[in-house]
Amino acid sequence: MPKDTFMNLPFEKQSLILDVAIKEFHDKGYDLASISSIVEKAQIAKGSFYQYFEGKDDLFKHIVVIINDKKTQFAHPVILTFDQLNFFDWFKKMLFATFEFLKSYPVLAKISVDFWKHSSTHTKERILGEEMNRTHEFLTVFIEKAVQKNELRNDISIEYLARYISSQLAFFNDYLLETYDDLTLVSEKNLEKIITTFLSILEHGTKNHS
Amino acid sequence: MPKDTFMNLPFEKQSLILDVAIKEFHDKGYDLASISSIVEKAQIAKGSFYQYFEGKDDLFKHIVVIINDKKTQFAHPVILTFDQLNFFDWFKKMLFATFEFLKSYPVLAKISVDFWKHSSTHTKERILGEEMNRTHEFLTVFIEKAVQKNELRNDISIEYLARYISSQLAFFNDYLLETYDDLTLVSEKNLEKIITTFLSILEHGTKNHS
Amino acid sequence: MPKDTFMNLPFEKQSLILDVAIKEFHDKGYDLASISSIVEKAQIAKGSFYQYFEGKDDLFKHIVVIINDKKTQFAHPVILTFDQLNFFDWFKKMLFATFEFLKSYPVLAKISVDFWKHSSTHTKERILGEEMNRTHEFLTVFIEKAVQKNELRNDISIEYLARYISSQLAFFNDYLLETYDDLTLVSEKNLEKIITTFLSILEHGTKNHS
Amino acid sequence: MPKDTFMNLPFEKQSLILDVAIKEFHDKGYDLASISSIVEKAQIAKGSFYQYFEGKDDLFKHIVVIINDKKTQFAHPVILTFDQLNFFDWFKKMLFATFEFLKSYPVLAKISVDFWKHSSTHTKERILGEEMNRTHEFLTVFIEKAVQKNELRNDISIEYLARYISSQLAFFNDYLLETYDDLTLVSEKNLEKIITTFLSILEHGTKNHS
DNA sequence: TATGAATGAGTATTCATTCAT
DNA sequence: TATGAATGAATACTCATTCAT
Repeated sequence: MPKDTFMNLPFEKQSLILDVAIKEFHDKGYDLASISSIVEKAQIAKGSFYQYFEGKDDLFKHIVVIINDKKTQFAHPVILTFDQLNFFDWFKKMLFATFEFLKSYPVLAKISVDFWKHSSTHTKERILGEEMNRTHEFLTVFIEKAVQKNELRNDISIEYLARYISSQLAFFNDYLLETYDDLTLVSEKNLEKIITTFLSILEHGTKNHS
Repeated sequence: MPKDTFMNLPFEKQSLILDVAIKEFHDKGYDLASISSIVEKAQIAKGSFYQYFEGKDDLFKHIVVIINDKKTQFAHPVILTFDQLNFFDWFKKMLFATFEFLKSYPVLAKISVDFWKHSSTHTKERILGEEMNRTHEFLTVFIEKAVQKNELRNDISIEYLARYISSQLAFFNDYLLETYDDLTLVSEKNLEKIITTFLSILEHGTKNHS
Repeated sequence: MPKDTFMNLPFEKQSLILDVAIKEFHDKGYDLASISSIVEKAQIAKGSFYQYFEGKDDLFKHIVVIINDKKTQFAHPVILTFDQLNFFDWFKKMLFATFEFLKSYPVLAKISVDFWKHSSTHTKERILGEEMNRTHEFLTVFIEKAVQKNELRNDISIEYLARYISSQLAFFNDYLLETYDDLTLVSEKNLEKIITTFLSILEHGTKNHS
Repeated sequence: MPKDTFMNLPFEKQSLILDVAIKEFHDKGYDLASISSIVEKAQIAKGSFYQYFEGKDDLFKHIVVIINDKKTQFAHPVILTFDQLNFFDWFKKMLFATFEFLKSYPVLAKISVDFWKHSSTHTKERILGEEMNRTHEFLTVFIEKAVQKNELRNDISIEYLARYISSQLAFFNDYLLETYDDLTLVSEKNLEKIITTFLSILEHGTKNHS
């Protein structure tokens, strides 16, 4: 939650500051990212920074919120279709949406992934607060429904299923980010193939065969 | 690769220094771990430290090597049985071995997991160098054999399979470390159940059904 | 000496600003009191503050003037009775008036006492200017008269006597402020006893015995 | 309690650092004294300073200890004579000793007085710890004895007497420091006169007349 | 080889004040 | 007159590393 002073800034200045900050967090990770470096690159006075944000935590939190907003933009339309589709068809659409997000905001994706992976639970809670377990909780809800519809195995606890599928989603992220330097170069066909392979394993592993 | 001066130290002094360093990396993570803090706790002179190791990177790298050695101790006997077993039976034994490692060296495990998760690819490469992809490469060999024996699906590239199974192994690590504060308290029966569930998904997802 | 812009402000706004400032100086002392904190709490713009006052010094000086005004309110009626009373009887009334001031404005009293005690002579002079030695000068006049009336020892220089009695007044302040958290709880009887003791020492020490 | 690193420094370097620090605290008071300024003037690296002392508090505390040591040097021989003398004769010797201390270390005296006067009780306790109430407690002991010997009034509580006499001692300090720029210029005769006057008031005010 | 003092750039954050609107 | 964004020097303190002994 940046201060009003930041929100009142001309859009371009906000953008510049955020871009610089995002690059900093991306390059160095949360702990090593430096406010001094950010203000220098953004050409603003140190004092100004502290009139925009409460401090490092506040800035980072704001960026996390932005990331979540972007993600939501891609995921939201797909989420709405859940009731009309089989779980795995729906999940496939989620993967395409995820890909689109990664392609559009690879840097944001990396920040998110890095922070998520590293950082003590303590740090995460301090900075993210309730923002924390969103993805996981949201997935749990849908998985629960899918189990009830007999689309997912019911011999495994929902909690475990949710963790597994979350981890798979993270794997999907990682795989794409590490395999391709520039996701815009991934052809439609190639993407289709990757997703099919991914889903094939997931489906065999988790669908209800009874 | 510590310098000779370190290797020539009496075993107990080496041990002390490494124990202190391991605790530091465990508690604070790579970035925040402090050499000053380590030398103070280990009761050695700052200058001495730099006569033992090139610096922070070097020390950490050495610890990673130690971790890998410990892991290997547990994994080695199992690896030897590969030819006598079905891939999934063999993998099950690997999971038990992994569990034993985690139970015996939870602190080392956490360091490894944390560093692996966090840290830019760039940092990882700088510090780990060739130590980096060991697990992955080693798994690849066995997966390849299993595919040849028609125990694993052959409609998916070996490389992809290896990545998937690596990620699953990491998930297994995580799951155990995050779910249980003290792995010595996990009953034989409970462990069996966790591993069975885990394997069930993996097997359904990846075995050759033809 | 605040600027006209401040004096033209509606009374309530002036009050609010001064109350906040007084609290700040009371809580943190002169050096650590922060303008930023004051303007924030008083809900005025930073720029406005500098249109009301020259700066921190100016604001503090103004508060000192206010404090002196309050003190005078209590002391003035007593001062007028000087000619009708013996010096020590008169001084006793001054002590009661002092007590009433402390009881009514403990916060103002603390600011005054703290600043007076701390702060280099240099700082005091810079900030208080001529406001500085008022109490002392005013006491000197009355002491001089008392010496002429043979009520105070004449074997000690008037200047020294004035300093001594000033210091005793400060001691009286201190004693009350440090001994009691809330002066409104001091009973009439108790107060009488304190003042009597205090005066007894003073009188024995300074009255003309000849 | 400076660290060993400081104590191991050559005497002249220790002296230089302390002199600079003492001057800084003298000129600006505790709150405004700046470590940056000290290290710059003493020509040492910032990092070095923190290898000598824990921080600002630690440095200041050390200086307070030094001050107390110096004071004790002057007071100690006099204290020993207490049993052989009348209270007021003994106190007179204490005043002479006090004067010698002020003359020899006027800067140290000012630091002590300033800190003592200013600073919240909270700050004092944090920094001084048990060093705090020494003077006061020590005086109380002697006053108690003097009351038992019927040399001081017994119609006033010992606690109050101790506070009063403490404050008188502080007044004596102040008077000398503010009246004379250079105490080495005060003649023997003049000093005798000042002390006599001071004692005359004190004695009349507090001695047992019965 | 062992030591530990020296280094100075680095950190996040706060400050009183100015000035364009 | 009122505003509040901009400023940059200031603060205490930590860091990994070097180097003379």
